[in-house]
Amino acid sequence: MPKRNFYREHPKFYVGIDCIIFGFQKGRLSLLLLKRNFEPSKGMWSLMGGFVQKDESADDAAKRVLRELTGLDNVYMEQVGAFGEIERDPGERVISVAYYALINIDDYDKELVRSHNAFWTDINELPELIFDHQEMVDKARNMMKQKASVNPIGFNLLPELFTLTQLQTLYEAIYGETMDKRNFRKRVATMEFIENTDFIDKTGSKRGARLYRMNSDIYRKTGKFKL
Amino acid sequence: MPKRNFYREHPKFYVGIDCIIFGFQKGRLSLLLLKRNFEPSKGMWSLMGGFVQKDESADDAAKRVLRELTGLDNVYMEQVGAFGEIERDPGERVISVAYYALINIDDYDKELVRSHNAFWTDINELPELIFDHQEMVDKARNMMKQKASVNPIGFNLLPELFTLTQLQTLYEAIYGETMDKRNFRKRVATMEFIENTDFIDKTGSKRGARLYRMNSDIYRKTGKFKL
DNA sequence: TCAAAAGTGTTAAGTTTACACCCATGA
DNA sequence: TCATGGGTGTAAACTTAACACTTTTGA
Repeated sequence: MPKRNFYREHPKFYVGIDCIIFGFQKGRLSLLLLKRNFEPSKGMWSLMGGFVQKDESADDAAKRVLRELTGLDNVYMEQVGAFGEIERDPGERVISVAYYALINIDDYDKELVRSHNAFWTDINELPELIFDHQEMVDKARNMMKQKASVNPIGFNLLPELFTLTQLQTLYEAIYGETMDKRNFRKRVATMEFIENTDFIDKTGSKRGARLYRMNSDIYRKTGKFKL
Repeated sequence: MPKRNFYREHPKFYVGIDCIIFGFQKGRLSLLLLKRNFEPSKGMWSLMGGFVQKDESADDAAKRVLRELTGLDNVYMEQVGAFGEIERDPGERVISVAYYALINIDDYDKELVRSHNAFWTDINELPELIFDHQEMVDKARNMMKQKASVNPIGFNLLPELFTLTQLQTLYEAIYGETMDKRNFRKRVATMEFIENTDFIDKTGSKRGARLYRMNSDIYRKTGKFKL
């Protein structure tokens, strides 16, 4: 279809992308943040970002930006929303769309991350962030918490095989509160799609802990999730 | 701060605004839709829309667009999200930010609405909408339902004084399911910020029904809401 | 042999659901 | 006087929360 300039009286804007990248490591929820080595605000901490290009949707731009940093494809991502304050970026007007991503922390391109000057930071001990990035993080964290309570998205933060203690520690980090071990395991036991395997993890204890796996096929058919 | 064109290698886009406007009337949840009398897609049904301008934030643009149609200010609005598919508007590339609004259906500028060729449509009997507007409506409806279950935003759809039957009918329309009258009233009774008044509404029945009011001050102090 | 994490059931409290009849009034 | 919507309580089912000890094994 030929372009007809229906809207030519209206202004155009840069459309940015910002990624809140969640990881889970040593029992703690972390974000992958970068120390900017370019202007504006060079030297400060920020989310990984980029700009929407002509040949890609906003969602695709977010996937690309995440891939540029981590080398990962096929990552669980959700849009957080558009951030459109006039002065949110003091350099130029940019309307930014934020996304959050859940990645398995064993499983990304460490060299790429290093070359971007990016580091994992405990979500409860974040440095000061540029622009409105803290606001994006807060909104993303709330959305993620809400979604994770009712959809099994948390498994994206774990290795394929995990112990129940790891799963519980993850949910404790997401909710920011501790849970009762027996009640937690009782709930897990009702969910058929959290299957046990014959493998034992010996790294976390002398006795060893049974490894479990999330079975998405069973979830799709029968799944009610609530943790 | 002087503009320095840090980002000049990146493309710019029109940024649209689309409003999902909820109203409640005769026991039914409705949307205010317009029949487009301009290109593209002239003659089809769409959401009320507009474009972000240079001197306004996205949120302010949404308020303006809503005001242009309804004459209303200070309306409860929430962002639904950014819609950024390349071909979502077949005329030109537009990245659109959708918002939903909850308005009291007695309380808007009918003349303005008529002049925009806009009409209330039962949310369960929507006509075919242009572009990705149905997707926006679906997402807005889910977000609104979720939010309304846990925050007293529904009162924005009612007159200041309302009967418990009106309140229940509203929530039944939001959830798309009927509720038990006694259980509903029991729950309302636990919420101190839903206060009864000395007024009686005689329009809905011969006997008359007590009118209630939402007290936001009490809600802010003590409020737990769940319907 | 002991420290450290894994694993395992029961009971009480609280919440949710189901359910049916009388009341007040205007037409 | 009767049709219409307004208003009211109780008991059973279910869900959630609290709680402590035994097992295994490597160091």
